[in-house]
Amino acid sequence: MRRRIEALGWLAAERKIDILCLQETKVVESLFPSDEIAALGYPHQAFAGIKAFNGVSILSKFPLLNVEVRDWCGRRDCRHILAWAETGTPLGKLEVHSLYVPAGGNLADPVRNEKFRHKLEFLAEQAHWWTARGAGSNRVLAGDFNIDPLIADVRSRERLPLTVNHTEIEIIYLEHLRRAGGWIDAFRLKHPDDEPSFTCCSHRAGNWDPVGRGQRLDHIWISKNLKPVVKTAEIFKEALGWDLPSDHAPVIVTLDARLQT
DNA sequence: ATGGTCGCTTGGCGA
Repeated sequence: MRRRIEALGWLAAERKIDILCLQETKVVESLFPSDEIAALGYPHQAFAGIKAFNGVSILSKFPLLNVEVRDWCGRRDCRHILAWAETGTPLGKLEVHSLYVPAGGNLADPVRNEKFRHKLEFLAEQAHWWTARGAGSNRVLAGDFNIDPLIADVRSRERLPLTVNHTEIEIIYLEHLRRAGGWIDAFRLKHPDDEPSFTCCSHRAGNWDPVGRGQRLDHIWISKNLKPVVKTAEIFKEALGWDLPSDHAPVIVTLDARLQT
């Protein structure tokens, strides 16, 4: 993320984001660029990182309380951080989670590919945890889930049924997680299921086309009580055209307490 | 169709 501070500033300026959830920050806590990020308007920060890989963060204009870093699959690999954001609005406190699901490697075989096995175990442990936690309100789960749940979330699903991120077993495991937490996909709440929607294109693809290609790997899920207050949900593709872009476009959801009935 | 380019780090891994 240290390579993306400038882009973060443009995003903050153009869209006035209140709470940012980042994944794959690739920076250990002692090197986290707190001062630069505070200068962009995010003095409240929760972050967890290891050297070079993974790493998650929540950046907020609102105070963050009860920051918690959770380990999964017996690994301290910094894929999940949560905190309560005190919004100071009629919405009150939001329980915000930033999640980075393992990518799963190339081969969609949990026996022969340890990375894929880890991905499935991660999703299963998450589902178990959310079930044990029980129903909740004012929850937001945002992250790189590394899965395309719907046909329209990937280009040419029919040509890629055996490819990691699109396989049936991953989608089933993610659906279990979704049900366990009582989550609603905020993006699809505002967009038809068959609308092709992508957040991510590989840097390896050369002259990749962020509009016509890619995958929807990045998601913002909300608890049921927030459903009426979702005002907009979008994939901010403009950011992919900036200098030194991330290979993931920001997903932006706006909540408006005035919509509450 | 099994490459390609990045970022983090300095040889090579993970995406």
